[in-house]
Amino acid sequence: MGAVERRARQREEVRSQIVDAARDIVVNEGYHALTMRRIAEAVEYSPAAIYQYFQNRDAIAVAVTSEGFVQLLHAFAPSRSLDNPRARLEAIARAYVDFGLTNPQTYRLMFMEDPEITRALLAQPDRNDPGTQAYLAIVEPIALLAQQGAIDARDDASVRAIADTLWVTVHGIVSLKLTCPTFPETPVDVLIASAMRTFFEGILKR
Amino acid sequence: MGAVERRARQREEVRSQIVDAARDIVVNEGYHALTMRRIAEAVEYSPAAIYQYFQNRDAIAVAVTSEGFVQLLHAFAPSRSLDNPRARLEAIARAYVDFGLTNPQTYRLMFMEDPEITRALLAQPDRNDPGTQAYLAIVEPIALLAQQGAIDARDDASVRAIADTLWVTVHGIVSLKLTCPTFPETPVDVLIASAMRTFFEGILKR
DNA sequence: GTGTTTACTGAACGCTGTTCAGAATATCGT
DNA sequence: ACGATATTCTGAACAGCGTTCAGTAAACAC
Repeated sequence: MGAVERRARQREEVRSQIVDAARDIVVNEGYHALTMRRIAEAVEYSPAAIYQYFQNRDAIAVAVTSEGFVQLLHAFAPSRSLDNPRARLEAIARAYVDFGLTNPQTYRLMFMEDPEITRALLAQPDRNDPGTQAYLAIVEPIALLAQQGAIDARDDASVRAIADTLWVTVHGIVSLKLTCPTFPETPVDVLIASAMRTFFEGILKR
Repeated sequence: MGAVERRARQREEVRSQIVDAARDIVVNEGYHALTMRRIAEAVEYSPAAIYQYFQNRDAIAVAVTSEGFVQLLHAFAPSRSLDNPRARLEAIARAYVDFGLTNPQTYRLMFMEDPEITRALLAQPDRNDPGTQAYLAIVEPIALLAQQGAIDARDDASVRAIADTLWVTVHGIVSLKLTCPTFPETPVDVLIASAMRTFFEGILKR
């Protein structure tokens, strides 16, 4: 038999063609340029045909964004292999900012464009999704530092509070630089250096 | 005579009616709900008539956003009167987060929605606009602390770098909480307390 | 009151997301 | 191989969007 299998495979193939086309449009022209007709043209279908593969445009945007979280986790990989937890944490933070600035449109989709899109990918209780994995990559070195007594964090909530503090900092750098690259006149490398220095001076016991 | 004056006054009156209607729509339903037809309906004009008062929809959005920066500066007022520069700085930072969280749609328009809108209001060399004034309100206490020798900042750029570091932190808190209120599980009051503590521990000499 | 400038409207254009009846295609049972 | 059935795709349409423009209504100047 296998005909039903092949159909399922072809379906998946078209689905990923659609997502690929959507990603190209978003990356090159921004989310506002992501229209069903543009996608349909790229994959050589009629606009209506797309609805056989995705419920609506939002679902396609979510699929593109989902890939973004995978990419982010991927961008963390080299940093995660560093032995020293402090160096590891700083490298991850810098990789985060780097990812956001080199993938502005994807980052906007992940964290700025539409709360519904972000919620669809981060609000799930599943702890195995790439977004949560990326978050845990930040938590891990902090938990280790706390365990080593290098920072003050009695319980799990305190560790997460520090992780979230770092997260909002790096997210703030990316987010602000993406919306107004010129106004905070401090160059991004100086800004991140200042933020890293302040953060570690702030949390490390001495 | 005075007829030309009265006409100018009436024009200004209609303009502010349009901006008021636009602000209501944005605040209550979000930027996506801000359509020319909705605005026209609110001010009881035909959609085309609006174009006699604003060049296009973006110009109206900019006007609404501009009011947002005035409101932000206003929200800083009580904090700015505090004598102690450290207390003043922290109060301003907390007022910033408070403003963002209590005016989510306005804040989105100011710093997240469309880079063009933000740029139109912040990228001007004029140092008297409310946005820059609000920024200078953050810079001032830091400059004073540097002058007092409480923090390390030799030159003006270093002072601004520290100001920008604080700014990205509070912006990060607001921005992240607005797009995903649930995921960083740390409650916002705990998060800002952690961020403030880390920031001041990080910059204050001891 | 007449002429002229200003304010406004209705209709239209080309977009948008989405729906749906019907046509085309592929699969299945015999 | 062929008719029946399930699936896939299209064209046309709907309502709404920002914006433009010819033409009407109103206010002004003289």
